[in-house]
Amino acid sequence: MANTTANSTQKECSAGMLPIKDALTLLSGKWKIPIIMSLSFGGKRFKEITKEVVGLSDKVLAKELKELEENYLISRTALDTFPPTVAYEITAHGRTLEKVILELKNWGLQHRKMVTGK
Amino acid sequence: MANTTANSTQKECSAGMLPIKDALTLLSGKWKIPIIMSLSFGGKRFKEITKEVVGLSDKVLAKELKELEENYLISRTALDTFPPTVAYEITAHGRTLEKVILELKNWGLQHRKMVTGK
DNA sequence: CGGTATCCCCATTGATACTG
DNA sequence: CAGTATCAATGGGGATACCG
Repeated sequence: MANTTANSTQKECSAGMLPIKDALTLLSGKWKIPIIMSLSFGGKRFKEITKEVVGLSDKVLAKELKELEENYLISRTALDTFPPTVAYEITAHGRTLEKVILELKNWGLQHRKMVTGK
Repeated sequence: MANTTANSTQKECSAGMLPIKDALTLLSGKWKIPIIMSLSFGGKRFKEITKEVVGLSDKVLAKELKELEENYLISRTALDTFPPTVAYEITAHGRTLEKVILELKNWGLQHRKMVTGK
């Protein structure tokens, strides 16, 4: 039962941590947010994403897109053309990330000012 | 001005990405935000953090604390006692992360509902 | 207690080649 | 074009031991 020590901390922390761990597990890493941002300006094809997100390889992009799709953040639509055309778009759920990304951006700006000595 | 083409996308994207990349580079990974959250409830000692943040090893904690300190997010105070006592605290700048963390938490909750089928 | 040093492993990445 | 297959290399993380 109760932890008698410095424990409301313990409790509140583990309780509050869950959704944050979820979010972190999914979004952490160098590429997912850049990919989502790239798509948030408009749907794109595979190759277009690799061009916009500098340093991102085909293999990694394929893996990231798969994870993002499995998590309902983007949609994938393959057209039966030749050569193949595949359109990636952000979903409504993906758009709910915009607030998070905005906060991240604001904080990044603030942090940069702090580090560079204002 | 009508940037109706994909060019504006390119420009806006790389411009807006910078602070986000900064933030991501610093905060990405499994541990930094959990550590900051743990400290946001009150200053703690090394061992106390390892107890609160489940799964975090000594080696990794030492590395993470170093990075957080270098980025002015936490402060480290060593007391000259035996056995040694070291107090870690969140800084004012570290507290500016609270909004980001809150958004992350809200989003994590929302995402979990979505994935578990509401 | 608060770490560092060392070894070791395996997961992620890069490079390259290939296919529908 | 939109990926997959394969191989090799790198390094981050666990386990353990040790030190001030």
